[in-house]
Amino acid sequence: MSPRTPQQFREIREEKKTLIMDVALEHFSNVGFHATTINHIARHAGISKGLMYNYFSSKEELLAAILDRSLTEVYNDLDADSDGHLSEDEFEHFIRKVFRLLHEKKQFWKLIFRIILQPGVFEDMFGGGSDKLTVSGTPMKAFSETMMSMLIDYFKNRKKYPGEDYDPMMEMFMFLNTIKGFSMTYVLSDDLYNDDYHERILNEILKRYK
Amino acid sequence: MSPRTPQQFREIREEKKTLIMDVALEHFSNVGFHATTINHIARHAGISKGLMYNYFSSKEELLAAILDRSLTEVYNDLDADSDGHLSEDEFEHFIRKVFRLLHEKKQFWKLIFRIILQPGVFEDMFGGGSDKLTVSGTPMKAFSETMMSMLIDYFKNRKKYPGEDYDPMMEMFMFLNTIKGFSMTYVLSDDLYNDDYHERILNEILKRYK
Amino acid sequence: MSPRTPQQFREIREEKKTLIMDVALEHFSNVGFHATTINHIARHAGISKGLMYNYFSSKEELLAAILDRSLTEVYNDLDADSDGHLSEDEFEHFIRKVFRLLHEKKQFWKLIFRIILQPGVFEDMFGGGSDKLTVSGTPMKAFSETMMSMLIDYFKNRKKYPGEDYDPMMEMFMFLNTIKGFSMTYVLSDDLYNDDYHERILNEILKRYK
Amino acid sequence: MSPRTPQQFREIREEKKTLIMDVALEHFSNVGFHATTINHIARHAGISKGLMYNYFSSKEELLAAILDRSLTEVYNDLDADSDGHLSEDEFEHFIRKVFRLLHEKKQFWKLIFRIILQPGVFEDMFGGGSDKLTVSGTPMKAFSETMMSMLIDYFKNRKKYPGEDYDPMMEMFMFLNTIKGFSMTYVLSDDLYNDDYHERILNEILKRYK
DNA sequence: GATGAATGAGTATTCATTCAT
DNA sequence: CATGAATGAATACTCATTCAT
Repeated sequence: MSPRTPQQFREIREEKKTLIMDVALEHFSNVGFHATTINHIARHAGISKGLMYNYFSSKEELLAAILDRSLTEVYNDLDADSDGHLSEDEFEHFIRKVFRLLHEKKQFWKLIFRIILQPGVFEDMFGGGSDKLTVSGTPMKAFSETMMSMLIDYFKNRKKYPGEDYDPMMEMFMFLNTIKGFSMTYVLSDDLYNDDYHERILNEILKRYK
Repeated sequence: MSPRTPQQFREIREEKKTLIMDVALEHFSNVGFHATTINHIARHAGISKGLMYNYFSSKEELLAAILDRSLTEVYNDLDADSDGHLSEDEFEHFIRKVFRLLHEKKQFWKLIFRIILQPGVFEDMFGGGSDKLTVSGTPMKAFSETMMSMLIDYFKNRKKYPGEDYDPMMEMFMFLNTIKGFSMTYVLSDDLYNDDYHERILNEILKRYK
Repeated sequence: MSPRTPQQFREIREEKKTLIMDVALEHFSNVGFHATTINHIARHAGISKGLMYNYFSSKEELLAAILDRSLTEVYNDLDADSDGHLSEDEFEHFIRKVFRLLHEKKQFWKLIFRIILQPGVFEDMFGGGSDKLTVSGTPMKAFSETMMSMLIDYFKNRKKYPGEDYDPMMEMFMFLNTIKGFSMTYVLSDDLYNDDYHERILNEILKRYK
Repeated sequence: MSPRTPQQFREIREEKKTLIMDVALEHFSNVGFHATTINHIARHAGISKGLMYNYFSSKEELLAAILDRSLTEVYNDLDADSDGHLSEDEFEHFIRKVFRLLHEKKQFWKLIFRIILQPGVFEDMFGGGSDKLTVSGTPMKAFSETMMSMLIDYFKNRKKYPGEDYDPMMEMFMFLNTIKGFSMTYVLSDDLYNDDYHERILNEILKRYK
């Protein structure tokens, strides 16, 4: 009965936004960005279409918000001690995290892969150096470069495989693409891999790149 | 005055079909399947919308035709001696072919990756074990399995890295996903990699998996 | 400023639905189902094409809605005391009703005849025993059979024309087809018959079948 | 090998025209005028689309030709002695003919009913006093009026039912509409009536109107 | 006479977005 | 804050008809 405080309003707003984003992520991942209609999202979120636009100014902005939120979660989870340097333990930790997140947030990763490969969505939105794809505000690109630097640095200092023509940058490149290839295979396979297999692959990657 | 012969008609049809498929592949790859309109295709092919439907009964059938044609080209190109066995030389040959095709048919590979990841296109068309995705009649799946068998066989018999817990199947899996990850990176990067870099990566993969 | 109540929304919906159905009936009757375009209906109803689809999911559903509504009106009008039995007075009443409805809802009857005879509309929609053609939920067929039973019953018990080979079912059949033939003639004639002639025919039928 | 004579050419033309009309009647009757495509007709007649237009200048002209041909057959069949007068025997003969034709040319009658009731076909083509609907060149209307005159004349002179308020014109009207109603019922019913029932109805009509 | 490639105007339907209430 | 009616531009697809050969 008593009027809501500004604080309460803010909380309600946040809850609604979260609800909408959750529903939208679910649909975007499974049905695709284009095939998901605002009507569907609104209906499944139990709100009106108009209200959706009260929170997000467009369908694309909604997508951007989802990506930002999810990438932030990932980033926060990955950036363990934020000292910019990876010890061997941290590297293993990093890989384990990737595998865990792949499993736990399969939905989100599916979306990411789809968005990245879907022109007219990713490129129109995030291409051309527009830096709309952010991680808590930081452009994705910067995060990406930081990660690559850390990995090059790691591979420079690790002891294993110090062959003559050993190239840390190439090692990083192979490592990332192996991860990328596996991630895609994993994310797109519907229950193809059981947990045991997932674990074995993780160990194989550790064996090769740790 | 004299009417065209059936042969002439057949030639006209073939030429126009090829033209349409070329234009469509270009657009599907760059703009995406959904974002590509029949109007666009027709306009760029210099024909009317109606004519498109004289050759392909729907937009999806057009896509299927393009995929079949392209996969046939790829398959014919990859299936060197068709003895089902890979020697070390053949393995190198195989990898070199993959890299060459990646370069020569970048457009097509871009399309393939995008289609695979775009729900409501690949899945609706080719999902559910419908085996509509064929290579000159042979279902894609069969080709895929043959390739995997050959690779497992190869890794079983090769001499390098015969570590204690060496698992040919895992080796095959790592190899394929590395290729997959790299392919994706390569195909989606607009001129990121020059020919020299492409070559260096090829050699790196040879070094690790040959 | 205050939002519309659900009640208001419902009223708006009902009004618009009625408007669209009225306009569509008019056009379907005069121009035919196929020849009537959604554009025409929308333009004449003063609304946008899109709105039509907000109320009816397809052109065919619009037709079904019109038929259901109209048949319900007719049925409610015809089913006088619903005791399933026709006295002589009721029989006369029945015929008079048919003639009156023919006159008052000429538009609708024209549509009915046209739909029934137009393959690919009636048959696709209502054929195959799908019972989509309903009168307030009751399948048309049931109503039709009830009516025929009542008429046979009536002709069994009436006193006139009790010739030797008198067959109530045949009498019913002759009666219905006479009505049918006349209805078709009446409905398709643009102002051919004035009210006086209409009345004379009614009396003639009464003379023969009452 | 020898060049065809003009006579042979004419015969070939006639045969092709007949073939096309037969195929078209079949499709128009079963699928409807709008739903029947020129492509269908051409393919089923084993000719090209272009050739169709060599014989008939439009789809509507093809329909007009079919109707003219069929009505001529009916007319020739009905007009027994062409003295413009019906004796009792001739009247019975007439009714029997109607019933026989209904049975033998059910396909055609189905088309006729559908065409008559399908606006945008009949009306656009034949409405507005354009008299495009002909019987061997004679406008349909004239034939129709002749028939009605003959019937009125017949009912004037017949002996049965000479009640006080006997009106030959009304009798004719009742007779024609009974025939019309029954024809519609018969033509639209798929095998509802067996030959025996058909015969019984014929006798009933004779009993009432002869 | 005969062919079928080519056209283009027309059709139903979808959906992100706006806005009065 | 909240609603859902209303819009309109866009899209895939159809088909009678033309015409070069």
